[in-house]
Amino acid sequence: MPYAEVAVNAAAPLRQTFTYRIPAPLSVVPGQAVYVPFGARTLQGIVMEVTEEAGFRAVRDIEALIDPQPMLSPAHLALARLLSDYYLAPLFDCVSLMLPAGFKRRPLALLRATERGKDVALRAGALSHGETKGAGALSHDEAERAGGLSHGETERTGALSHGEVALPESQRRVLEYVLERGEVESEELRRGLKMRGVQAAAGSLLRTGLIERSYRLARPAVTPKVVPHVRLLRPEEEVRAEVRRLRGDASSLALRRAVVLERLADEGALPRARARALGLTPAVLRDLQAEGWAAVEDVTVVRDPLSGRAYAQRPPSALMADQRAAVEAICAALEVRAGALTHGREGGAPEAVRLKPDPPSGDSVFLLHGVTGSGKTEVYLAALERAVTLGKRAIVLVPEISLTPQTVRRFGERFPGQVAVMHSELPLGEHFDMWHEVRDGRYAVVIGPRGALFAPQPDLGLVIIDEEHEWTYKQQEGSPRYHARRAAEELCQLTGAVLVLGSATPDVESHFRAQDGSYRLLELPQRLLPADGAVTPGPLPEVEVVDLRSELKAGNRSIFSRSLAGAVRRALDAGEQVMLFLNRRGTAAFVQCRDCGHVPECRQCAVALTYHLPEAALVCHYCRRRRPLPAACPQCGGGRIRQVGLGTERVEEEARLAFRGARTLRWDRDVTRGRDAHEAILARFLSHEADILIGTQMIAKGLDIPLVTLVGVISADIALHLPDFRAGERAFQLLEQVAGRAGRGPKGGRVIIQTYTPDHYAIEAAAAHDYHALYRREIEFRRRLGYPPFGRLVRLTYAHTGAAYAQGQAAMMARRLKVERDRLGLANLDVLGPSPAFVPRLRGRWRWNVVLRGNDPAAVLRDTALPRGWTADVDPVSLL
DNA sequence: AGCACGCCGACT
DNA sequence: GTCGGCGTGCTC
Repeated sequence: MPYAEVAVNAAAPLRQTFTYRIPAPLSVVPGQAVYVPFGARTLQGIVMEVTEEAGFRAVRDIEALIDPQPMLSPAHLALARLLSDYYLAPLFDCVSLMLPAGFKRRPLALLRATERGKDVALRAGALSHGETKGAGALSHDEAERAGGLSHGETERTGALSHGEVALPESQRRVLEYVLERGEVESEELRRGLKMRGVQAAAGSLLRTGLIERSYRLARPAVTPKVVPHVRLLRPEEEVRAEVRRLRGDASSLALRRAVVLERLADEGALPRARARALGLTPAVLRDLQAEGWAAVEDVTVVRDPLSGRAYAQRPPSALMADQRAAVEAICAALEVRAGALTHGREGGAPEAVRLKPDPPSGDSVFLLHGVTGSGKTEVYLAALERAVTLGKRAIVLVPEISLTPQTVRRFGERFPGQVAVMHSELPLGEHFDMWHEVRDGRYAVVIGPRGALFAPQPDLGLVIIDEEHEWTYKQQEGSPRYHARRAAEELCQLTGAVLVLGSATPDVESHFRAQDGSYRLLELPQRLLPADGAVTPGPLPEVEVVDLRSELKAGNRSIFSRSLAGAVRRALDAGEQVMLFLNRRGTAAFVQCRDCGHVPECRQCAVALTYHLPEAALVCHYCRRRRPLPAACPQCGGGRIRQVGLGTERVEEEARLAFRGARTLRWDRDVTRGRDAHEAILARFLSHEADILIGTQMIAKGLDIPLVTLVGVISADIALHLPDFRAGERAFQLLEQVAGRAGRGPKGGRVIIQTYTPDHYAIEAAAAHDYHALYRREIEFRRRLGYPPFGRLVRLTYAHTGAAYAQGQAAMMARRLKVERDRLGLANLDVLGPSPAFVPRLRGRWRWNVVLRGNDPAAVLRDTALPRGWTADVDPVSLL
């Protein structure tokens, strides 16, 4: 007797599967989407596994298949399980990552009046407005069962008639509303009747049998797009002859027929709308159909985000020695992997058996550390080419698709017509269609942000993660809170694909793995610059660090130091372009001494203290330690400890004042609303419509603008002192990336970093372009405090409307976890907190964090469901 | 999520 | 007493 283990779309935090019997007529395989009964409702589910035994007694039957074709491959099913376990996330959420957009359908509850309900309403005169007598009257007996012996003035509107008691006003209104509409969705009832206790009133009516409830799933949010086409039914020869015959005819009707038929002979089929534009009137069409020339039929069309964007093929450029070595290493791994799989196939091994090739992962995960401008993309392209030659397909992840149009373009140019773009911000229809096209093997390469990792790409041979250190690869809200790098490691392990992680400033954790042998390190230490149509090695831009403390002392109150202002003027005079970079968190909440640059930090957690306004106190939000804002700087005794912060508008304003005549362009969230806004701004700057580009992190990513010879960092301090243990690493990455924007053309380039803390190790490392110096500092600090990669973190957050209750629950959780830890004898587990979240109150709910730190901090949580109100973030990218 | 159930405080 | 608000447990 076959059973199915099903991941159910119950919108509940369920990490387990539910067992259903597979009824005889159904043929069910893993990966299929099914309808299953769940409580009173029917829900969608994905079959994770088919078994012969049920571990549960009262199993129910699968109701039906949603689609005969499986939605998920065995590798994706396995990946979903892994993600659910690792990230403590609901199984269906993990499965959802791999489904086409709009697959999920919300269950709806529909309310309808029963015969008795109608009868009662009629007797009560519920439908006749203005009727005062006996509104909602029903027999004493009925009222009793309805719990309708009402209390309170408002509920007693119905006058009593003989032996009858009023139906409470709230119930009367609900009954009336339902009756008027015949059938009402409970959400609509809530919106339509804006009163308290709708739910309760409906509940009472249900219990007394005056209304009844049924369930249905909401309509699918997307369906395939079908367009009526006119299609030829007769052979082309015959049609062409007819066209010639018609052309001899002088009548306009015949001519119109000829035009349409000729076009049909050329193309076989035409969208009806286009045929109409060519002169196919309904009358002519009717005739053509009647005479058997053509028929109208629905054709499913593909909605493609790249349609209308033709990329001209561009040949590969010659590779330098470092690049060639990297390509060769990756290609060797590709060939080993492809060979292993081919071998497996010869044996006729089924899909499931091919799942775990299980080689040492170190052989097939590469960390490509290449300085900015070292030609990482050419390495990716060459590796992709080889993968394609081997009959494999690939997935390329980029940090944020709209910020990396130049990267997408380069892939499109090398593989014209073979690149699919997939991301969650696509219109639903486009995502849906691309999902199906990709599943059918239409594209060699899928490119997109983190979610594109789960594209149903068959024969996956290569996954590339560009700028692997970027935080956007970690899903930070919603569920599951996965990191695409971690998920990609698992996916590649499961499918036998090769993984390439590329960055100019690798994540400290990734570099650590390359050191300990889990990854293979490939280095491109040379920057390549274009010269006479070829590329030659060139220098990294020279970096100057400006000490803002001395600017202030010299009486310069402008946001531009004398050095930066001079450099901007020189660049503008030479007809070159400038980029000014500003950190996004314009309202960062730390304080800094304007005289010596000192930033108060928590001694225990090594993070900047956060300034809290109401009580004007400095708080460490890791450990909750707080102290008053010092009046004098603890380091230099100066009296000017100030909050830090500055916005892009302000910088633009100042730039216009300081550099009269310069054309400025702002690039931030405010000016990039709407589709293609990013590309539009980029195009304007590229064509030199502006001299100075002012922006936030957005301008740090992957832009290649040859005329830019100067990059100015207005203030590096905000990045340095975010209250997070990764702040130093993060600041270095940002500075290096921003610096990489300068001097990508033949004229070379220069970077000026303004800061109050010029001797911070991250600044010094960035100024020297010395990744290894940064790495050594970071790794030592993390080893000392047990932060990743030496320990792992889980952040638990509790949210509740009651401030005290929330704090109490968080404290209780921390206590319970400590007890549990001691009971299990887990020596290596720190329970930190509870501490208030960085945003202590969000959407009316107070939030508290408990942080776990250790070898496997998720272990204490893995076997039990988190209590309601708690969310877990495994490997949080920041503890904010 | 949705639903039933059970516990406490407010009203009759 | 009874209602309802809210916390809790369950859904194959």
